[in-house]
Amino acid sequence: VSDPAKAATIRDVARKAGVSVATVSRVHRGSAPVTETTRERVESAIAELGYTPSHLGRSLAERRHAAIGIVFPDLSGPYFAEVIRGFEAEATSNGQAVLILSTHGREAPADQLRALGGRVDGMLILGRTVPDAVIDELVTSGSAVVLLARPPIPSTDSVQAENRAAARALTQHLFGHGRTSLAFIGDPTSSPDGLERWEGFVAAHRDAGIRPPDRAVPSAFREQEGYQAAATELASSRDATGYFCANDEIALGAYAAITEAGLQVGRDIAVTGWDDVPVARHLSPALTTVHQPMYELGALGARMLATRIASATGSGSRAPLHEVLATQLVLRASCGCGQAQGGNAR
Amino acid sequence: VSDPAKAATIRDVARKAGVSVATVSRVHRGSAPVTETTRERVESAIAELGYTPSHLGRSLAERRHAAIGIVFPDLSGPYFAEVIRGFEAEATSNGQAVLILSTHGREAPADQLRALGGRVDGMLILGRTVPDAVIDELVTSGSAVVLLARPPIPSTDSVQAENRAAARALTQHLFGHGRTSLAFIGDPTSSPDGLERWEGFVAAHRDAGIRPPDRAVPSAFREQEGYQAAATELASSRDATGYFCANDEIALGAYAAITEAGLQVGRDIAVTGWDDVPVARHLSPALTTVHQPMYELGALGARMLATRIASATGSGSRAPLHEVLATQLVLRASCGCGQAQGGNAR
DNA sequence: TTGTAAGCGTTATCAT
DNA sequence: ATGATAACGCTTACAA
Repeated sequence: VSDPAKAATIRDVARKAGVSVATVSRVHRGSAPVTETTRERVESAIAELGYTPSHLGRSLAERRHAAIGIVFPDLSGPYFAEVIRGFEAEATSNGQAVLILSTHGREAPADQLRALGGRVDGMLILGRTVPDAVIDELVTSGSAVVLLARPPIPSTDSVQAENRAAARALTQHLFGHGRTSLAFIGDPTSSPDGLERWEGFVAAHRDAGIRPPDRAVPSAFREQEGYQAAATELASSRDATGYFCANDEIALGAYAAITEAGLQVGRDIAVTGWDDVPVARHLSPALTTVHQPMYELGALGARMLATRIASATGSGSRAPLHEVLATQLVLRASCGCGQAQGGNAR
Repeated sequence: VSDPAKAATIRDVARKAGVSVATVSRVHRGSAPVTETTRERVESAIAELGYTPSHLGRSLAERRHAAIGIVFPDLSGPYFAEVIRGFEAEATSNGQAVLILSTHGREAPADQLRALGGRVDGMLILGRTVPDAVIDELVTSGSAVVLLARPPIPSTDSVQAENRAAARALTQHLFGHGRTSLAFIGDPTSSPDGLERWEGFVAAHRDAGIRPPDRAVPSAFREQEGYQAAATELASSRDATGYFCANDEIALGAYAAITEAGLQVGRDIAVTGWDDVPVARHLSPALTTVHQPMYELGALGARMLATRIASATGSGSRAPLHEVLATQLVLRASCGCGQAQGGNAR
């Protein structure tokens, strides 16, 4: 009471209530039967002292953190924010604290990961933020790990959204508008999602007997980079009449570059995005894109993590689970839909 | 070694190296001189066992968490993502782990805050997510607290961006375009930022001898709500020729409502936003708004927190600091700039 | 039903 | 320079 910064401990409560610390613990967590009268004594002592059990003491004794972490490359743009939102909501409603770690575009140093691993019961790892070797190390060291938007590895769970089939369908849709000379703007090498979208894009070309471009026009998942890439493409000798952008932000940059070049999106050059961020429908022309369930990806990741943590504690661990969530084409105007010709597939 | 999930402890290392745990600790953190030969023995034992000190054990002994938290109402929209981004970057580079807690629009239950308080050395609290009484409780219980985008309280530090003067200037600018009948779309009661913007809006009316609207058209800081509010306003008997929106997302919704009503933003109805989110410049017409340094707010919050934590540990705590960061008008087209008349202030 | 005491994994204070 | 050992705050056998 003298030092306001010093919180009451379980021993203070025990002393005040005239019982042992074990009894206080039992009352506080209802782990074993206690006489009504002692319960009352203890409870009023707890109330008077404003006792809150120390998280550290408890975790140390119980050998668990009641916390989970999420590792992501970057927090700019709506995609990661939405995934984290789902993750946080699910974790919190599950009574778990949430730690975040951004790798700021690069791969996370192994010791940052280890440090996080020492503070949580498990973590959700997004994309290509962590080398496989480090993931294996984490798993063997006892952390539960779930992978998100990443190719699965055998040793643990994963969640992702479908990419290839949707990319193929979207590409076919562009062909249906008579757009057979397409550019892919994005970076298949830096992101597993980007790679799968590129693969679907190429597959559609094969299906249709159309020669795909040799390679993607490289761009990070950001508007500024998309603008640059589109400007480069416009200045090139290639005569692409449609830009398949690896996400909506890149598409947004492409809009700007195309408009600046005095051309019109949807008429002169078709543009498509990916993610279906809120603003997509408000652009003019409205952006054709692919909807993926970002919030749900994060929430499901948290649930799978909870399950894996529980099974790790119990009898031997479950077989790894690999979930793939559905995505959906959202046809608006930027692909050419609603234009004069309005054509349907080849 | 037999159970892969069981990490080596400091005692394992001590045994292997044939020294005491104290010596291992000294070697590991360089806190006291150690003979070269024993250092080597210990270091190789550490390496062989892959020893990493337990965060829990260390925190319990050192009575600190090396972690800070951030409490925010919601993670949708670019504003909070950006603030968190700055906070995380600063904290991580400072060697601190980052815990997040979203209150999901409501006020955070006191026990969630207490739980967070038990896991961190301090926290950044955004807006009106926590009742003042709970903040006081946290401060007295020894947590360092910094307030962000909230009116300061005497007992601790705060950071915010300037609102009133910018809102007044923006309103005056609209008057200069001949827009003297304005609506304020936003909710001054739910957010301190919103309130200050409203106050600046009203002050500009007083300055100009123009009667301000009795009250704001209520809208949460979301596009959907902005759309609804703008639609309501359009359907009303009021004849506002300009909408002062409390943030960019509301403005985005207003764009949609105005366009649907067959009117043209910037010509028929002027619209302004707040925040200067990336998409603002890509709308047509480009959105006139107020730029505020969101990333820097978060980063500065983290720095102030670090300072306050350090001073709490040292000799008696520093006097509370209250920072106000500058904001900046960004005049684009939606206010009427670039239109035929292009007029200047009254 | 309740108490005693042994962990949980560190750091830090004493001795030596 | 090094080793015992007492904290740090809790949970949980094991006894009574």
